[in-house]
Amino acid sequence: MADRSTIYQVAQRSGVSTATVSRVMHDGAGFSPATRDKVLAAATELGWVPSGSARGLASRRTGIVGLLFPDLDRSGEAEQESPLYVDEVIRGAERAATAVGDAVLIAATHTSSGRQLAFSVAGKVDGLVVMARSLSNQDIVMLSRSLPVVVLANNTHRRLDLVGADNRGGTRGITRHLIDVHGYTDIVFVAGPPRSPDSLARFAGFRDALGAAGLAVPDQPAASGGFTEAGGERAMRELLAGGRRPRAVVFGNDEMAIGALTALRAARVRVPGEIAVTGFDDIAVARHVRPPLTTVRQPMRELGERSVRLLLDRLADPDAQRRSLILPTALVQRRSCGCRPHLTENRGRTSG
Amino acid sequence: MADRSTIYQVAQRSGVSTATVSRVMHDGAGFSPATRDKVLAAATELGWVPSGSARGLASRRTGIVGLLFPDLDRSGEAEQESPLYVDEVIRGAERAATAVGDAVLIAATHTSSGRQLAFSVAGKVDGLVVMARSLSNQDIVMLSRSLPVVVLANNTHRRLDLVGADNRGGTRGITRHLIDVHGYTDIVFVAGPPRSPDSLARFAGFRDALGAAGLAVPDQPAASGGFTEAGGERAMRELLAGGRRPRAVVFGNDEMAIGALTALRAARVRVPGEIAVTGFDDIAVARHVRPPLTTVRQPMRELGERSVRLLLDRLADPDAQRRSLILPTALVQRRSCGCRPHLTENRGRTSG
DNA sequence: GGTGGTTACGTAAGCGCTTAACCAACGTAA
DNA sequence: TTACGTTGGTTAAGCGCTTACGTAACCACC
Repeated sequence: MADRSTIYQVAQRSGVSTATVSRVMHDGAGFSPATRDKVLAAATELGWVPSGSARGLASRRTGIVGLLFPDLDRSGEAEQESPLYVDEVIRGAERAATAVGDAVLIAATHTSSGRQLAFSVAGKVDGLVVMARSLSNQDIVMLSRSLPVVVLANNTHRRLDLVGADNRGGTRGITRHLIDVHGYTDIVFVAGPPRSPDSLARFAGFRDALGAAGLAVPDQPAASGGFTEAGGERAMRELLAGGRRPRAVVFGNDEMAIGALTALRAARVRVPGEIAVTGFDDIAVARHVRPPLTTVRQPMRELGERSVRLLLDRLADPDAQRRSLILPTALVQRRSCGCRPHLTENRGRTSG
Repeated sequence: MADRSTIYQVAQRSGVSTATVSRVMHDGAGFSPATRDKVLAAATELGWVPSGSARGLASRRTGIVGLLFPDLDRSGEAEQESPLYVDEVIRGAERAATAVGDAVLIAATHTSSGRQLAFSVAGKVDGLVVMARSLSNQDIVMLSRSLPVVVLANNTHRRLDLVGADNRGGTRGITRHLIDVHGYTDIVFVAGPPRSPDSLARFAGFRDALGAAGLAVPDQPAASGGFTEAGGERAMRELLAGGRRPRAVVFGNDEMAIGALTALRAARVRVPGEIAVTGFDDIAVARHVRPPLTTVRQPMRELGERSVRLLLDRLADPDAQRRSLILPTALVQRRSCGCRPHLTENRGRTSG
């Protein structure tokens, strides 16, 4: 691996100045076709890979957008963001960035060094998408002093661009489904991580539905856990151990609901016969578990895409008005709620 | 959002030179505690985020490793890398990079602009991990002229650092299991994308096992498709339509096998009673499908981790000898092959 | 009181690009 | 003829850091 060659070498080899090389590389105007060919030839012969650092320094634009999310490593502690959710967001972000020729820098703010990492990342990018709970609100504000920041799934900022899903409406809808369609009245909610804005909004939607139906509205979730299978399994066991068996359980997300199915199977409780179960997200596994999981589809990939697009818009026009984007969700009826869809239904068809 | 502040402002505000500021930021030596405090105070007051571009240009190190993978967007065409596999690799890479304070730049080389994107990314990073089929071998070699490249799951390079899983051994093992433990003799292989090195190696392992058992060794896979559910479903339908029903089908990966389960259910063929099915990868869904999928666990996350670590080693010592790392796989016995594990077995226990 | 070593800085030269400003040569119109 | 665009370039000044090198101040030791 030889040293990287530079624009000077390319310029020399093609007999023009570096300015001309630069123009050719940017498809600008102001050079003849012959010159263009010479430059391109020299560049490929030398295997020139223009330095992003130099380019970024000179042009004040790195062509990189950063994505910060909470600990995507699921080994270890329990209180984590659902990895599957994060993966989809990353994919969406990557897609939107690539569409305009940018790349995505990802960093999980695990461990205590997360803050430091975040600042390091901030220096390397044109703008940042920050997922909920990957950084303190204070740090987010601090960073937003020096570069554009879009906040994902965290509605606690009044001055920053925001993207999120309609958690409240989605959970309200699925809860209403349990009440109106199936006639359940004894329904409880199992929350995710305590400070997750997503989880809080979903609980609010749950309360909305109960209230609207004239049922008793609880102050607190019946149980809670990390947004993980293990968390859901444990919460479900606690619920069962608590004696009082609800007729239906609305979980904060799919992974928890899937963990709960494991606990229920172990306890030989039939789903949905004795207890109905629902999730949130519609991750890939949801339609494969037994019974297939009724859930709320959240456009995870689109969340990633929209965040990046919002960021790019902001970059293009720093003075534009702040925007707040709430994406709609969709009820996905499968069997865990008591519905009996067609045989093909577990292949991912939606309704509602 | 004000303009970013610079090292000059920090230097001025704290009454020292930029050299001293730089030293303080790097935890170097050569300054008094009092100076250190002054600098740090000035930096936080200004909300200074050091420019990664300037840093990279001056120090010739960006603190970024790039990860190139094939089209991670699954909408659209059929011939794609399994997204779940990619996600795990990304996660592993992110983890290894973060451990040393680096960040990961990801880019999918979808569409025709992939080449250009790859070169753009190459300019922004210290080194590159290139997954199989994300870039032509020629381009890989070209890039490796100007920066360190580790190749992931593509054993066709003789001069580059390599990381891969033991595809051949893994498939040999699972095929032998079908023969030795279950006594099947009529077994076929369904391949993934035609030019996937992974798929080719797996077919080779399949042939190994048949040969070793004295069975007829096929020249070609019985069918093939993208590494996707849709691909597997279609391939299975073709197989069934073909009239001759094998007793067992070894699929190139889990997603294909899962797609096949759908096709088999639709055709009312019992698994494993009439046809046994196996996969490769052990993705999260594998243990949730019915019947739970017997498969070969591939340490996907570790592949990502190891690739990045190899890259970092190479960065630290450019003249070190080239290394080639083949990670072991493990047979995961579940029910789709005909095994009758304990009730808990579908929670992910392994053996073999 | 000179010599040498250490500590704690400052000075300034780049790193490899972009881009504003300038310019020569060549029509082309008045 | 002169004036004036246009085309196709060049020159050179940064962009915001790092770091080799220089140096002042201080101490230690014969």
